[in-house]
This record gives sequence, C-alpha cells and structure tokens, in this order.
Amino acid sequence: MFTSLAGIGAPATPARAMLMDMIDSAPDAHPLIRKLESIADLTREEKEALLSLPMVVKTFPADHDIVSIGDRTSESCLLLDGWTCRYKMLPDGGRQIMSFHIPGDVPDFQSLYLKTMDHSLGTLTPVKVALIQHRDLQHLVRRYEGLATALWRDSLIDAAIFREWMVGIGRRTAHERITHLLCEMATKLRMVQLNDGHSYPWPVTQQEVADALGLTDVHVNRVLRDLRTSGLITFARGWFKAVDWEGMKKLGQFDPGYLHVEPGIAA
Amino acid sequence: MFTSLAGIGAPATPARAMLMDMIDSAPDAHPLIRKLESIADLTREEKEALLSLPMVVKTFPADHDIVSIGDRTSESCLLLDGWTCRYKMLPDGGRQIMSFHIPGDVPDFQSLYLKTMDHSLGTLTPVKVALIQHRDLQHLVRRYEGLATALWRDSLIDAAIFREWMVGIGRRTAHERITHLLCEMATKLRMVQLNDGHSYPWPVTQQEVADALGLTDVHVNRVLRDLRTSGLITFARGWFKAVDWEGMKKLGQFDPGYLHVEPGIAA
DNA sequence: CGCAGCCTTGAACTCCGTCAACTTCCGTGG
DNA sequence: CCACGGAAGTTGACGGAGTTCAAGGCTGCG
Repeated sequence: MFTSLAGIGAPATPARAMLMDMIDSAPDAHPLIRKLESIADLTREEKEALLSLPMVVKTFPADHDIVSIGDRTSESCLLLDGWTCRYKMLPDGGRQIMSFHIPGDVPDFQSLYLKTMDHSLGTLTPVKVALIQHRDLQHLVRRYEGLATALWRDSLIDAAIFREWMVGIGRRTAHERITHLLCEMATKLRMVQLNDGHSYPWPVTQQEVADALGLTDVHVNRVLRDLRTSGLITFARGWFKAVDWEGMKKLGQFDPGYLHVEPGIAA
Repeated sequence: MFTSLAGIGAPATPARAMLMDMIDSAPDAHPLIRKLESIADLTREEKEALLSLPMVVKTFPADHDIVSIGDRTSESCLLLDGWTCRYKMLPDGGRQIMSFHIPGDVPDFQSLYLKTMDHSLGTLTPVKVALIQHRDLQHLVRRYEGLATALWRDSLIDAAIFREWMVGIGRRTAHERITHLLCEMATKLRMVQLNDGHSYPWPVTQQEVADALGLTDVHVNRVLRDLRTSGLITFARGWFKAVDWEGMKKLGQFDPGYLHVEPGIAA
C-alpha cells in the first residue's frame, strides 16, 4: 500500500522518491500520521488512507513565502522538514508572527475551507513540504470520519494555541513570554519526537522571536541574556537547551493543557 | 417542522416556548441559521435539520461563568441573546479576554472535539442560551456535509479573528487597537443583522475592553476620550455610534477580509 | 436616596522601544 | 587557509507609550 503514494498523475521527482523511502522504511515516520496520533486515535485503515494520499514534494529556501496573503490556492502543504511561520505585515513595516510550525504540521490547512488567505505563510529555514490537493483532502474527510475528527481537532488546537499566545502578548512580561514560548516549542517538538530530552534545534532569530511576541529584537536579546545568566537555559550554535525545565515552566506559567495532547505523551 | 424543536425529551420551559415562537414567526430569525448563512450556503434540508435540533434554553445573569476552565461538558451552547466572552485568568489576578460573542455564535463549539475546556466562557450581560447535546451535534455533522463544512468554516474564522487580535495586541497602538475592535464588532453585528447602520448596543465595560486588548481600564478611558473629541465616535447610555466610519477603518487599519464574510454581506 | 459599579482625571513611574555603535559568527571566494 | 562581507547578536543611553496609584464624580437600581 505504501507504493500507492505514487499517487494519481504525480510526477516522480527525486524528492518524491525520498519521501517514499522514508515512509517505506518506517510507516509511523510519516510526519502527518505521527502528528495526528499525538492528538487522536487513528485506525489502521485511516493510516493507510493517509499513506496513499497523493502528494507532491517541493522545497523552498529560507525567508520565502510558501503562500501569501490574498492567495487563493487549491492545495494545502504538509511540512516535512524545516520550520515555517504564519505572519501579517503592518502598514508601518512591522510584522506579527502568529505561529511557528514544525514537521507534521499542515500550516495552511484552513485554505481548504477559507478560500482566500488572510495571512502569509513563510519559511524560517529551508523547508521541504508535501503538497496535497484540496479535492484529495476533501475526499479523505468525507470518507474517514476519524480523520475528519482528528483534523478538526487539530485546527481547534491551533486556535487554542492562538488564544494562549494572546494571553502572553496581552498580559505577560517579556521574560514570561519568551520562557513560555520556549516551553511550548519544546513540548510540540517532543509530541512529534523531534527533540532529545530538553535540548532541541532553534533556527529562529531573535528578530523573529520579537515579531512573534510583540517585542523588539533588542529587548529579546536582553531577556535571553537574563535567562542565560540566571541558569535557566543555554544556547549554542542553533541549539537550545532547557537547563532548568521546572524553573522555566514556573517562570513562563507554562501549563500544557491548551495543547490537548493525548494522555501519556505530554511532558 | 418548526415544532419539532420540542425535541427529544426536552422539558417545555417558558424560555423554550419563547424560542419556538421566535422561530415560528420567522424561520430565518433562528440565530444559528442567520449566523451560518452569513458565512456559507445552506440547503433547505440543512436549515430544517438545524431547526429540528433538540435544544434546551437556559438563562444566566451578567458576570457569570457558563463554562469554566477545566470543565468537561457534553453539550455546547448557542447564544440566543446577550453578549459573552472567552477569557483566562493569570496568577497575578490579571485577565485576558480572547473573544467577544453575540447572538448566533456557538462560543464553546470546540468542546465537541476538545473535551477539557482550556479557558472559561463568561457572560458580559444577562444572556439566554440554547444548550445542544454533543451527540446531536455529532449526528448533524455526520449526516449533513454542508453543515459540517459551515461549522468547520466557522471555527476556522474564529481562529482567524484570534490571529487578527494577536496582530492588534502585539503591534498596534492603543488607539488603533480600540478602533479596530469597534469596527470588528460593528461588522459582526451587521452580519447577523443586529445593528442599525453604524449604531449599536455596547454592553462592554472599559475594564473588559482593557482585558481584551492588553491595556488598563485607565488607558482605555483616555483613548476613548481622544476618539470622542476627535469626532470619530460617540457613546451614550450603552449605545455606541460610529460617527466617522471611514476614519475609523483607516485609524484602526480595519480590513474585514479576515472575517471571511459571504460576498455581499460585508460593509 | 443611598450605594455600588463604572467612568474620569491627574501625577509619578517603568518596562520596553528607539537609536546607534560595535562584535561575533559563518558562508563564500580568492 | 585566510580575508572578506553580510546577517545576527550584543550593549549603552535615552525617550515614550502605557501603567500605577490615588482621588473624585456620575448614574442607575433597589
């Protein structure tokens, strides 16, 4: 069944072959299955349906729009490798980043039901995505109730994360906000088994953190220094380490309930 | 078919009779139909299915939780009358309001798929809600694809509004934020035909506006004074009036695209 | 008619922003 | 292998939007 990934009329690019190899060698390595299984139960049939979903793999360089505000697309993208973010620009040149995305996310899933993009989706690093036609997604959702539920659940969790960010931006201090974000990303990475203990890659610049949290890059820099000197965290060449996880959770007021992780996966 | 609202085993309270009267006299006055028709097309069959959905009407006083953070419920509520808000409290006693809701909204729809509430739902005014059992909603979504799409669309628009609020809280000045909120509520009320031109009820205290926008009540007061003296708006005994709608849209950077209204309904 | 909740205003303060300079890091090409 | 250049990180001095604290004032309801 895995080979059905060859899909309907999808060209056999080298990138496609890579994805197929990845999945053939370990079915649960399919990023979307891993993601959805962290928030819902899937039947064997549903997992097979996901594996046989026609996909075209595409790559983008860093700092590049995958989809831009105002676009009307007929496909959504599953993030296979790299980080992306959703953002909006302001008239004065300012930017608000509204979410960060890691492999397994489908950051523009909403375009299936909201035809016009109300924000942009950009890359933070070079990324590899799998494009899925809306008609194929629609078919999947119609045919498999459990998948519809899992995807709906996922989009509702997305909204829950937005709400939590609103709390941070609206009411938390810069120290609390930044610490909270670090806790959240650590947890999300652990959910899809992309971090080792409390150490993980951090490809996000301080400017990008600032744009996500409603701060300036200068202030983010000062706060990170504080967090380092107080022994909570360390940074080294693109890697982040939570030295004092309990201290971080406390300072950041981090309670992972809003991530609605399946019991047993949460930290 | 309208009388089928009597539903399965639902007690015939006086409030129920009021709802039935309302709907018998004008089917499109059903708040949920009106709301969903503003964002999606519904077939006659789907509207009938909504009308025959078993509902129990309940009232709450102002400043009261309908559902609290941590609750696990087996029903969602359709707001029939009054305003509500979603919010979270912070350790220091601060509060972040994450959305305002008006008649036609189903503010805790998400509890259908996310069993534990990650925030509270409270009343701003005395409200009347119609409680809908999750099993009935689930049945509806399974049976009528158009309704499933409309409801999914609605929850994605919810998320889009969160994103827009993040932009405001994160990057806009207090004047811009407050003006934007006023524009948004005016548009949402117009979508369900609850305002007359650019004048509408405003039952929200300045403290609540502050909690929604990440400000203090004192500062909200000062900004509202500025907006009044500059001739953009007026307030009088619980009623708000947009004196200079174009000026407000410009100052608040208000572009209603993120509300994804059906063409022809937007301002 | 009294009181409680909400609105209003002033004065002092502070967290974070702005501006500007400098350093470190790292990929590229000579 | 090193020199170069641009992007990202770092630090200091200063300023301002919004907060905090405090004291009234209005108004609608029991």
